Amino acid sequence: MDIPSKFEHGKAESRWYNYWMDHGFFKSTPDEREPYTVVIPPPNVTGVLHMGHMLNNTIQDVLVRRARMQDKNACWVPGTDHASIATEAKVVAKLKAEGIEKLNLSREEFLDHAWEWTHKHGGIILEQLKRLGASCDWDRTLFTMDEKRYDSVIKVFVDLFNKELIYRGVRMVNWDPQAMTAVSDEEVIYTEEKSKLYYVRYKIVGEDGYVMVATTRPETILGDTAVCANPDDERYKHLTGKKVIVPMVNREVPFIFDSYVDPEFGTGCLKITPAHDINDYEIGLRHKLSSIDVFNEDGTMSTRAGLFVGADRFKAKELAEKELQKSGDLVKVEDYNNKIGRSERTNAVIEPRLSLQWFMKMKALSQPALDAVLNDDVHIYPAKFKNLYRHWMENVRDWCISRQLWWGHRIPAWYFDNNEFVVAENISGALELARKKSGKPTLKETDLRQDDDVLDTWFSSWLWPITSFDGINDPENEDIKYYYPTNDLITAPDILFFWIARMIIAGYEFRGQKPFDNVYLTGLVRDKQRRKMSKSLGNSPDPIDLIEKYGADGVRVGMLLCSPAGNDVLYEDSLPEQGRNFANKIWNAFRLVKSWKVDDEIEQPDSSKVAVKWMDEVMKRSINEIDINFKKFRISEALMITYKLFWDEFSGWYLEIIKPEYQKPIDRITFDATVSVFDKLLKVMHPFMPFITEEIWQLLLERKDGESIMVTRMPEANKFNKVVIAGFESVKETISAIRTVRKNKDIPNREKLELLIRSDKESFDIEFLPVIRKLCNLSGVSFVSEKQEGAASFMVRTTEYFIPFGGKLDVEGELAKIQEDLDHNRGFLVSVMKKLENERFVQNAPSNVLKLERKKKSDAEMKIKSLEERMKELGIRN
RNA sequence: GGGUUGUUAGCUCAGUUGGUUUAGAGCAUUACCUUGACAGGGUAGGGGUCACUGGUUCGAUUCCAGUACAACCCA
Repeated sequence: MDIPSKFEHGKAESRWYNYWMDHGFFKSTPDEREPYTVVIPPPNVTGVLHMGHMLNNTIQDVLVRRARMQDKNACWVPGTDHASIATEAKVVAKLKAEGIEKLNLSREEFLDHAWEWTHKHGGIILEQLKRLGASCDWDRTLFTMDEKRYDSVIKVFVDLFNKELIYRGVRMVNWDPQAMTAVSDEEVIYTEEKSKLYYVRYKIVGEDGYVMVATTRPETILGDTAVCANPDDERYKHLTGKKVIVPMVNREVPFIFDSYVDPEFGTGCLKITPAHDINDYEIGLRHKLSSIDVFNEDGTMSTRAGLFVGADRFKAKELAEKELQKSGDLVKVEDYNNKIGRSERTNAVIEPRLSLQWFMKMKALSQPALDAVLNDDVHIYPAKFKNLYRHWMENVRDWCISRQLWWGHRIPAWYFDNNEFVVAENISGALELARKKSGKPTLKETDLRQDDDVLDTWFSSWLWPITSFDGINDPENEDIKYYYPTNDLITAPDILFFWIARMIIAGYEFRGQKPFDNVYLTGLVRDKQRRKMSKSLGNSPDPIDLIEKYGADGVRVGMLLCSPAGNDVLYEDSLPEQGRNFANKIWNAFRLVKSWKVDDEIEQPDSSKVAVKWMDEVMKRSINEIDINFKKFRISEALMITYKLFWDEFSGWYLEIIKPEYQKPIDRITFDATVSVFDKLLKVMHPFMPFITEEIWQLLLERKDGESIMVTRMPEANKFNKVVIAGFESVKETISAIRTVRKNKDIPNREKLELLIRSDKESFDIEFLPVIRKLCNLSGVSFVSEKQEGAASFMVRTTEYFIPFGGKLDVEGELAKIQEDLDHNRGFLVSVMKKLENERFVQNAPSNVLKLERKKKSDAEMKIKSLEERMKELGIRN
């Protein structure tokens, strides 16, 4: 068989993915096995795969494939999110480009466009996940707005309303003037931006004087209904009971006192605009101030402003500045760094605004979810996020769930008469309630008007682990009973509050159970300079390009190698490159094994015999470590152990030992053992690198159609023999030392060497000697009791070795090396002696520590003694 | 402004229930090695007073406090 020297990932990937799909290996239905369930964090339906998805879905696939090979009934449910505001914004933009304004469309017409867009772009991202190797049960693919999910959301809304956990009210909300909708607190991103602080004077009524106010928003002066100072501020005490005149509009407003005002900030005097600032709003409530909304929904000045009507709020700021300058009321302007809130979706500056919205009461609902995390019913990895979670949950505020959008789950409230409303799952239910409530049995459906708003996107995704198995509509169905609670949730920490916390809340509220056992938070993918990956920076590579260049396995390994739990991944191309190189290494090891001719007649060499024995133990040890790391969600670490197991132990040591001489055959026993070890290694590597492991596994032995590595059993952790491993470690040191001698003395590898060991044959462990002989190309090994003249020497542990060689000894070089070694050991001895000579140490230290220190001492002394002898010998001969 | 976490080799990170041969890995780097699995490879090296200052202790990189810097969350 002619095997190419490089692994060709392209063909293998599509071939094996199709094979897995054709054989239904990803499918899951309830059975008697233990379930292992993961629900995907649903990506935006019209989105495309980015690096964050790659990381997060690679981890999910690793966990799912591993669980499947551990004979669990693994079920990974895929799906997409309708992404209310994001998708609507895209559709609006697309229509605008075609010359269509949303305002000119009916709700139905707009939704037709939105669905068309969704069908056109929807699901691309799921196809991309397949390229990565994701082993989702695609037959279960969901959408947050498909029929069952839609019905579930409506049911939940009605249920919470009936429990009086959802209410409608006028509150200060975060208003996005671009999308013209309210957004939740979590959707506002605050950043420091340069702005200006304006000092404006307000005339005191009935006096000649003025008070000075510092504000960042002169355009909202038009909505001022008071001026306020701290009650303890002596500077303003004389203004008690006075009134001041608001510039530009010349309105008389009261001067009030409230402890909210910080006397240190600005002039210590604050203008109060209850309609446009959350703190002013609260002060307004306390002091029963009226409130004047000077903005329209789109951020332009309203008729109530009285001035600049129709001007955009930013234009109005300039106009106000000019106007104040003209009247002389603008005293000075300072540069100022201000925290500005922007909408997560549109990046528009958020306007605090009073409006009538739907809210959910969070306090009582969130208690079980808080407890669950604090007492570890739900584990969060890494644990540092527990504090963050607690802090948020303890300070949770009511959730604004209504959005002034069309794309989403329409709020199931119907209005009739004068702003009376009822909440029901559908219009006929609503009609019944409305007739009862109004006492008018003649009310018709046409008398009812459904609320125009839709629900926040997260109001559907917070139900995801339940609705993935239709547990709201049909709470007793087989799937939900079997798969729920799910096992692991893998996602990024930036949606801890948006999503994770709320899912836990919903889990307890609607199933009386947590939604998952473990939450594993990945880091964010950044570039090498720690900048977030973003389209505008152009620093985000296209994952599909990477898969084509480095192979899916290479990209998966690259993502995982550098993503310790909770730490950000600093992406650079060298990562998938390392992954690809690893795949190539595996491929070439396979080529080597496959190239051997097996001869049943020849005997197994001793070196191979011990190599097989050692390799078995190393395998067991590594599988143990991998197990432990997976249990702690230390996936990078588990991969690194796997990587070193294959590259160093198997390829670097084992294969080198058993490799037959060029073009000579290998014995049957060693060959079979090697194929068996290789088979196990492939299984261990499969969750990380599904494609190449399947390809090689299929070629390693004859396989029948329908067989696949992905449905074999993962090798299990076992006890291992530490003595064998330790023995071989010292052999590695010896071999290294001999190689160093060769290098220093310029002795070519082909030239055979003789090794002399200064030891009794009886007390020396000779088991691994054949390995040393083979790897170092030795002509013979013998034991001596005396120092050897004309030989290079080295020490491993406390044993001295000699290699006689023809050349002249580099006495000075040798002396220098010994001196260095000696210094090190003497220094070490001093540090040990310091401890042992300290009476209090000897008295207080535990006995095992003491014993160890004594052993360190005697070892070091022995080593020093032989080094000194060696030095003397060299000195004499000099 | 409040809070959380971190600071260990050039980079990214492990680790130390306080003593485990005077700190480990991967990558990068240096020197050497190409007919014979793999140069996307091999061999052998170099590289760190474990951020700083105090404290507790027989003993601190590890525990405590403070300082500096960084990141994140909240307002």
